[in-house]
Amino acid sequence: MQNKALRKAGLGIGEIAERTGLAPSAIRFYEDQGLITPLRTASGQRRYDRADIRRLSFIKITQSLGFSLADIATHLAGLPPDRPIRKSDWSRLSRGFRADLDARIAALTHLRDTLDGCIGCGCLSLTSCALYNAGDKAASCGPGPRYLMGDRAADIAETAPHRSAGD
Amino acid sequence: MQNKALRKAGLGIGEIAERTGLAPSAIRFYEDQGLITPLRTASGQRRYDRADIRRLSFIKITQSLGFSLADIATHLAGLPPDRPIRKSDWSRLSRGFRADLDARIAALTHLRDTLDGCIGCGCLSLTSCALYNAGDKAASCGPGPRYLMGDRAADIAETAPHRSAGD
DNA sequence: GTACTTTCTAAAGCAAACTTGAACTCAAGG
DNA sequence: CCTTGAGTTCAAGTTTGCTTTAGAAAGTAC
Repeated sequence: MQNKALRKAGLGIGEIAERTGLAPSAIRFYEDQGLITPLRTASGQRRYDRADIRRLSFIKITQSLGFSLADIATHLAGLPPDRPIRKSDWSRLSRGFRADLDARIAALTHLRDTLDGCIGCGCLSLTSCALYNAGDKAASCGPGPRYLMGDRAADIAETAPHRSAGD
Repeated sequence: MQNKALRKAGLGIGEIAERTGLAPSAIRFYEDQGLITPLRTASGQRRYDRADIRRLSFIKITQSLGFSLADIATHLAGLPPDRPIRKSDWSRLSRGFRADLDARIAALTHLRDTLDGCIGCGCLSLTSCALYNAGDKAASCGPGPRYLMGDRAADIAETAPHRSAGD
């Protein structure tokens, strides 16, 4: 009887959805975005194997770390196309994300510390506030409130605090 | 001649746009969102005063720290409606954001450290990975890959790593 | 007074990451 | 066989944060 799980042909979309905690619609969407490519039955239904649970979980994790699907897709594209994916493959991927993560944490921490300083020193009076410069820099370095203060925006927000890197 | 700046009636939208580094369209949008409410001339043109530069800069800064306009609007709503806004008002506001920021940094750092551990320990093999639990938790605690691993999701990702708090 | 620039409003468009709905097909069970 | 539930595709809707466009009115310059 082997229940619902037809292990001959892999998992159906409902099944893998339940196991990963993702909605079927989300999984189909990921497929559209090239993040995962399941097999199809003769009648066109998607069939996933157990390795895909790991793949989808990895997507969830990295996404929760703040990466865009496009980012993730790029990274996943580095996985070997046909060979079964090993633990070492996932580790290599993780390391890539970690670097990015470090940068984001550093940027955020820097901004927070600057905000700290600003609260203490009262520079919210807008005379020479590093934060204003940071905000300015975040706005793609166009004309900003820069001329109202100093001009040392360059050393702040070199890495964007969120969204994709090329903001 | 006093140039373009008609200081009798305050700044026009083009002027304040230039000074803050924001596009006029963005400023109008902020107005729609209730973040700023300029006066109007008899003919309907917006007039800003110098204090609004600070307000807009503050919006830019907090936004660059990762807060949504809705968040910012809520905070700004705490400012005194009629009385001119003091430095102490801005400081109080900043402190509010700082707490949130601390939480976000802590969450992100925690996730990064966990990722670190996962790279080292090879738990990406999906047997008892805290990160998978974290990802699971992030997906609103529904059925996830949780049963494939342990079940200590509760202590992770208590605070969301990004997006608005109630994710 | 004529030309040029700015501003106005309202509406549409964009990108990300999905969800929802419509209209159907397929597979399993009684 | 027939119903039900799950799956399929494609299109459109949602949210956030704006930009762009269109057409009109107002302000500025000579």
